[in-house]
Formats: sequence, C-alpha cells, structure tokens
Amino acid sequence: MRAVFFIKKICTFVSMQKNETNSETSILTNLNDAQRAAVEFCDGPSLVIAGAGSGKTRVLTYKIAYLLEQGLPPYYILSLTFTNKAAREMKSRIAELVGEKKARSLWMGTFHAIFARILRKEGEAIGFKPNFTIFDTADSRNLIKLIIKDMKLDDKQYRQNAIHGQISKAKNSLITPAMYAANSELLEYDRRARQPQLFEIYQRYQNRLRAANSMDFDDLLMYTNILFRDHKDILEKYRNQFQYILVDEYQDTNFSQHLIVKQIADAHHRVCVVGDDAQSIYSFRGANIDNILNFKSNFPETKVFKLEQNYRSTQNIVNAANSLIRQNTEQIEKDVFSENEVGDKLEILGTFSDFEEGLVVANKIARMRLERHDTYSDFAILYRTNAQSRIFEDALRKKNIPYRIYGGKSFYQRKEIKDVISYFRLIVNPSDEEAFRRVINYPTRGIGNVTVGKIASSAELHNVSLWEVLSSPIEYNLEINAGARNRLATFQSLISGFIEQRDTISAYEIAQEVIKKSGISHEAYSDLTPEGLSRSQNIQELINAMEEFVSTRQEEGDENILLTDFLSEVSLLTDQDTEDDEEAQKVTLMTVHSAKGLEFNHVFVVGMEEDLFPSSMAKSENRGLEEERRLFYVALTRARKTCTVTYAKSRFKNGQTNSAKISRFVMEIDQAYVSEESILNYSNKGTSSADDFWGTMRQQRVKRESLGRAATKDIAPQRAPERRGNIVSVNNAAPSMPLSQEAKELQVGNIIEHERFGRGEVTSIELSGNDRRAFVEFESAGKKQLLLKFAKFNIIE
DNA sequence: TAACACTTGTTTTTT
DNA sequence: ACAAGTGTTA
Repeated sequence: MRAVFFIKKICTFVSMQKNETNSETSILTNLNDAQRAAVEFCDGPSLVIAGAGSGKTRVLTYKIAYLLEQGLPPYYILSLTFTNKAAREMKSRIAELVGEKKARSLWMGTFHAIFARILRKEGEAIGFKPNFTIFDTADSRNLIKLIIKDMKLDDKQYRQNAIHGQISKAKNSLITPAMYAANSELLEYDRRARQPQLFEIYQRYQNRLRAANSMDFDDLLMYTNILFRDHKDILEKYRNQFQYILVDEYQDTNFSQHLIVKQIADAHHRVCVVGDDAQSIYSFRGANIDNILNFKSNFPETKVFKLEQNYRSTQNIVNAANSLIRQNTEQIEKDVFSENEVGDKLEILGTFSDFEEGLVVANKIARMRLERHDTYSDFAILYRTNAQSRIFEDALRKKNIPYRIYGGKSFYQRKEIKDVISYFRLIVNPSDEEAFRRVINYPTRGIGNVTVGKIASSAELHNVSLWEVLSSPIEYNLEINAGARNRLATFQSLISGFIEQRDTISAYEIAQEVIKKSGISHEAYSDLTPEGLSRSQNIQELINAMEEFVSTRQEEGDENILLTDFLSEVSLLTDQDTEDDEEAQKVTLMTVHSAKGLEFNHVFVVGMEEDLFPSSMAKSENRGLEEERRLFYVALTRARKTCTVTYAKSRFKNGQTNSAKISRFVMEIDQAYVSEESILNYSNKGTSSADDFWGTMRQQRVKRESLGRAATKDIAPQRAPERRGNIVSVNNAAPSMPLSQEAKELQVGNIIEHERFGRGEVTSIELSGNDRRAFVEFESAGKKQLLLKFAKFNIIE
C-alpha cells in the first residue's frame, strides 16, 4: 500500500525538475527525448512502440534503474521478458546502473519462469503440489500419443502434433477442457475437421497431467490465470507486491499472458508494455498482435510513446526494411528513420544451388572480414528453418571459419540428458508419468512394454499413479511373473533410496548417486563408439553444470541446494540460454526467430525462396503471409552495417532436389536500396520467369545435364556433382565476388597445392561466364575442374 | 524382451 | 535425409 503513494511522489518529483541536470536525473541524459519521456512517465499505463533498433531495451533498463534509483524497492517491480537470456542481460545491465544487490531482488524473467515460481508457492490452492514437474513439448506429445492409443483412435486421423497444437491453442485462449466440451462451435469445427474426439483427448490429457502432478508450458500460464481468477486473496497479494509491471516484446504475448498482466495491473494501472507490431512473429504459438494493437482499449488512459529513431543500422538498411514492411496492411503507423551513415546498399545474390549458396556466403564472410577488419563474431547467417544450417556449417568448416549454431536440438533435449533428467523428475515428483516411462527400462533392465502396459492399466483402473502401483504391486493386483516382479522391486527400491536422500543431500551429490547406482555411468562408459563418447561427455557436462549451479547458489547465500531447485530452474531453459563465451570469435548461425533482439555488423539472410521464406505453410492465409513478411523485416533489421540476401535456384529438401523461385519479399524491397549488380540479376523478372538471372546458356547446359530425367519443373538439377564435394559445378553467381590474388595469377603450367585434392598441375584455363575455371591434373585425385572463384589452393610454382 | 532390418512420414518458427 | 514406427527373429 505504501508503495502506491511512493510512486506518485516519485513522479511529481521528477516532473518538477525535468529540465534540471542534477545527479538525480543523471541517468536520463543518456537518452533521447522520446526515450526519456517514456522512462519518466510512470504514473499510469504506457505503451511504447519501439521501432527496430530504437533502444527499446535501453528504455526498459533505464526505466527500471530509474524507479530503483528513486527508491522503489526492487521486489515491487515485475519485469517480464520473452527469453531467459533477455532477462539475464537486462539484469546485468541494471546491476551496472544500480548495483548487484538491488538487481538481484527484481522479479525479472520470462512469463513461464516467473509464474512457475508463483505456482510453486501458491499451487496448492488449485490442487498442485509444489514439487510439480514441467512437461516439455516432447513429453506432451508422447502423452498425447499414448492417449490416442488408449482411445483406439486412428493415429493418421489424429496426429499428435496437430492435436497438441490445437490443445495448446485452446489453453492459450484460456479454454479449459470443460469449456471446450461445452462449446458447440469448436465441436462443430472439429467434426468438420474429422476430429470429433478432440475434446475428449484434451480432457484426458489434462487429467493425466494433473494425475502426474505436472504442467505443460501452456498450463503455467493458464493455471496462473485460474489461480488469480478463483483466489482473489492471492491475486490481491500479488497486486500489492507488483506495484510496477513492465513487459517486453508485448507484440508476442498471447491472450493468456495478456490477461495475467491485466489482472495484476487492473489494481493500479502502473504498467508499461514495450513492443513493435512490425516484429510480431509468434502467432503460430498463439501470440496475438491485437494485444498490442488494442492495448489502449484495455487501459483507456494509456499514454503512447513512439521510438522512431533507429540507432542500429545504416540508412540504407532502415529504408530497405521500411519499404518491405510497408506492404503489410495491419500496423501501427510509425516512421522509423536512421541518422547513421547512408551505408552500403543491400546485396542480393542468387546461386545455382543451396550448396553453392553456402560457399558464396562463406567466401564473402572470409573476404569481408579481412577487408573491413571485423571479427567473425560480427557476422550472422540467418535462415528460416533449422534444417538449412547444415549446408552453411559444411561451407564454413571447409574454409576453416569458426561458427556457432543456435537452436536445433538443445542440450536439454538430447536423449541422454533427458534420460538423466527424467530420473531427477521421478525422484522429485514420483507421480510424473512421462519420467516414469522413460527411465523404468533405461538402462535396460528387462522391463518391457508389456509389463509397463500392465502397470499403466492397473494405475488407470485404480486411479493412482504408475509409481504407486509399482510401490504396492499386490495391493493393486499387478499380475506378473516372478522374474518381472523382482526386477520391478529392484527398480522401486533404487528410486526410493534416492527419494529418501532427496531433501538432505545437494543436487550435485544426488546426481552423482543417480548416475552411478542406476547403471547409467556403467552403460555410458562401456560404449566406446564416437556417439557413445559424446553421450558420456554430455552427461558429464550436465553433472558439471549441476556442481556449478550448487556452488554459485551457495555463494549467493542459499544453503542447501536440492535437486528440486535445480530441476525447476532447468525445466524452462532452452538452448539459447547456454552461456556464450563472449571472447569467442565465431560466425553466428541461427533462425530468424531466435535472432530477434540481436544485432550484428553483417547479416546474411539466406534461402529467400518461395515456399521456404515465405514458408509454404504460411502462404495460404494473408495473415500468415504478413507474419512472414514481418519475419523478413526482423531479419533485415538485425544488420548494423551490411546486409546480404541470398537465394538458390535449386534446393535439396526432403531427400530431393527441387527447383526454387526467388521470394516475392525480395522483389518488394525498393530497388533504390539495393546494389546495382543485384538489380541486374533479379529485376528483369516480369518478361519471362524462366529466363531470369541465369541466362539461357546456363539453363541449356543444366537441361542437357538432366536429360533423360522426367523434368516436370523448369529445371531439375539432379544430384549436382558438388554434393560429393568436388567443386566443379556450374556457377556464375556472386558477380561481386572478386577472384583471390592466387586465382588471378594462376596460369597454365602452374603447380598448385589444393586443400583437399593435394598437388596438381594446371592443364588449361577457360572463361565461363564472368568467371574462370581451371582444369587441373592432380597427382592423387586425378582430373578436376576448379572454379577459381571458390577453389582454395596455393600456387607452388 | 531385445536387437535388427525395413517402412513410413515428415519439416516452420519456440517458451 | 532422417527419425520414428513396425515387424521379424533369436
């Protein structure tokens, strides 16, 4: 209560001395007018529309620092971010401004992390024990698969991923199973979609989760809403505590998240949301752009601030991105501009194949690094799908360029790690069905599907957890033979032993016990295959991480760090959260989605082809298409200095090479901001689509090569020779790519040392397009053609 | 029950 | 290409 007055006082205090520069307002001098205005306004709801690169994080950081500096206790501030990483970074920046101690007691984190913490404390009010475990996506899907099987439904008609998506959507819209079953519109929709039983799957899924004392990601938000809805005393408590709420990336919140914010903020309206509608890219996950578009109607007295000056990028990049996003219809009007240098124009490079795309990018990175005296960490390659990373990895490795990949399978999703973590989950929460199923026969101990099936049906019959059946097999009439019974009893006492230690010894200590006694370490160490080795390394890494977790927490003053502490921390971590070594000079490879909020001097947006970017999935709906366009906008605006956009004429996908067409988005960029060479390459499209860029000569050659194949599409470049690693393929891409010094000087008769083929003599050189190719007789590798633009070799004599 | 060969579908993005 | 699922054999 006192805090309410407190805030009012701060605000009047500040507005009185707005124009003075004394020590109290000193932090504000680092801000521009718009930013400062947004920071200073703290007596009501505010919406900060922050264009790309306009200092959004800066505003949030300074705003929090500002509130703290004025004396508002940190634990009164709730600050919600989109990723753990963002939270961590913001925290450390605030610590620099106001000191470590205050920063540490801020409530700052992702929606999921913060409300998981609150649910652990308050969950008993809605029937959850504080040791509940969290199902990740894979766990959820496994459970859904089991349910579909139990219900004897056709798994082609009810595909687990689709079902999970539907359930997730329902949860994010706060539709409980009961509401779902009562909603004739939804039922009708499902009937038409030939999934009439969907509501029952949802129902059962939710029951099973509850029986397992577990929540999935969406539950963390949904149950928070339910908790606040049904327990006003608890809501009141947090309303009083969170006197000021800040939300980052508001354009990516879903209804469930929005309502949590609203429920808390309704008491005092001191809420500041920051976002950019032009960067809303998560609607597939239920994010609702309307949250930001309609924020004002929820809080009518909302003050809107617009940050329009981009400090990140050159004028060319900002203008190019603006010209793209202008094609969208739904957006808040704003005028993002840059006063940085005009900078280089965008470069658009078409290549013959995805393979060549990799080489072109790798080469350009190598060249630019030297020309511009930048480090590898100034470069990023951004793609639409994780599957595209492979080809760039190969190309970079070939050129000895260090890189770091984000995304894909995260550390915690690796099988061996999930297995170990499942032991932890079962120990902390023996009801956890997924964990139980995962570990009961890992390492193999002769308990197969049949036995597990018996336990499961008995558990369902008696309405208890699998663990309880396992613990009292006789009581629950478990009919199995003596051998199986023995093995079950051994497993049961193994886990019971861990459970007894769970609350006394540290997370690190119990983890070591688990590895040893469960037989995991024995199995891991006896596997000497390369994969086995990497698996035991991963397990070791997990143990090391736990040791570090325990010791840092102890240094911070906590005493006994239990397994449950570690588990609740780790369940919400993703790959993005693994500490990156700042010093490492590596090229960054990631999806555009995970690049949100980051920036690099030089950005390569790759794979700009129809059906890939925009993805074929998104194209059917206009809204989907606009989201893809925003995604491309996000990609372009990551760049500070240069931006290169690439596409390939053919791409290997799902075991097949398909011909591809340049993305419509590339055409939408105003050509005034695109380098002239690039324009020549792609702009004369309209005349004949088959005749663009590549020139007739090249296509004819390709057709000749693919002769005899049924070529239904315009080109069907099957198994390009480069797949095998020989750099002999057609190419005339990358007009901007100059030959290396070596390549320029190369003459017939030279002896060269090639990176892979070894020594060889140049027998002839010919011109192909605007490039040269050399025919080389290698001592061991035989006759090869080298494309001088790409070939890596030294002239020996 | 487990190990293996064979078939099938699958890919958008992530807390 | 690849992973997951299915079926066959020991």
